[in-house]
Amino acid sequence: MSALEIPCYSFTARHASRHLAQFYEHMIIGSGIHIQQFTILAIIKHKGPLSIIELAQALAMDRTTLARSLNPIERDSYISIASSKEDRRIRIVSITPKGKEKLEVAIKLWRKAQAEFESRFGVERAAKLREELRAAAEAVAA
Amino acid sequence: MSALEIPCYSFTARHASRHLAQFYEHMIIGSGIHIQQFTILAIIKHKGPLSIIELAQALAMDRTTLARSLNPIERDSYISIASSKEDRRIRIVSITPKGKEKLEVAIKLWRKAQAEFESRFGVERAAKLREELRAAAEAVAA
DNA sequence: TCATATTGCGTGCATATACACCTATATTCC
DNA sequence: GGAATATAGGTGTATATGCACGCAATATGA
Repeated sequence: MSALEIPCYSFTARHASRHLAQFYEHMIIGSGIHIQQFTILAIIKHKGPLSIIELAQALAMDRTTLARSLNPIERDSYISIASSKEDRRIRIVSITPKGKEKLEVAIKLWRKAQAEFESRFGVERAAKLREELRAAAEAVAA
Repeated sequence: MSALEIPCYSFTARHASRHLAQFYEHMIIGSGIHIQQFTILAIIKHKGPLSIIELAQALAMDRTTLARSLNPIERDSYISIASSKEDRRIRIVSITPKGKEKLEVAIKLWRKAQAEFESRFGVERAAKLREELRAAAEAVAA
């Protein structure tokens, strides 16, 4: 039994996720940010300033996981976090000019990674896989 | 743009992996081990005692990641690790009787998780997705 | 108004992930 | 045999992941 024969859907998804992440990491390493950080920056830029919870929902990830992921990109001044004046419990996350610049660089490399994966795997096939991954995540959603 | 519309293949895979892992974790929580630990124990039992590198290859994961993942299950005496007498660099990983008992319990719960996912997602569709995930990981392999 | 419930968020803990670098042992080749 | 090389594996560091728990601020309802 090779690794590829392990029938567990969780293992197979984890395995593919690890390897895809490594592939993307290596492709965008020149930008100086990680693929996960790239995604977070892209969402913040696209959806504008938003709270931790809103951002977590937009990324479909755990609030506490996201909060910790924000630390390095806040440290590097790619985002800024400020308390809301209407509701002082809420912390508003914004992308900085420096973050936008970084994102511009990363997005070029990310596009190459996307194109390279599609080239290797097939455009139609990749789109289909993405749809099925979304559906699978949906199927197990709490 | 909702999270499900992020077109990055790495993000989509990571997203599905996270949610599938959570689904499986909750399903096998009664066994007291994690889904990743379950997979490692299953492989060791199936392939017999083997070195760190062999085990890493069988799981298609990084050697150093695996090494750290072994710590908790060695601490809990589900596996034992001994140096090889032929080559003292090599450390041989074996499953213990306690580990086999734990695996027996976990495998029942894992089967329910597998069946539940297949029930929700479709047996044929799940098998197809698994194949495509394997192919995608293969496509980006170094 | 004030006690209670809800909400937004941070932190402690444990596990997962992998790169860079190191040590120890074994092998190779002269 | 001994130097050079290759191999097995551990560790430091940084990020990722999420559960349990706690705190502070807001909302709610009698």
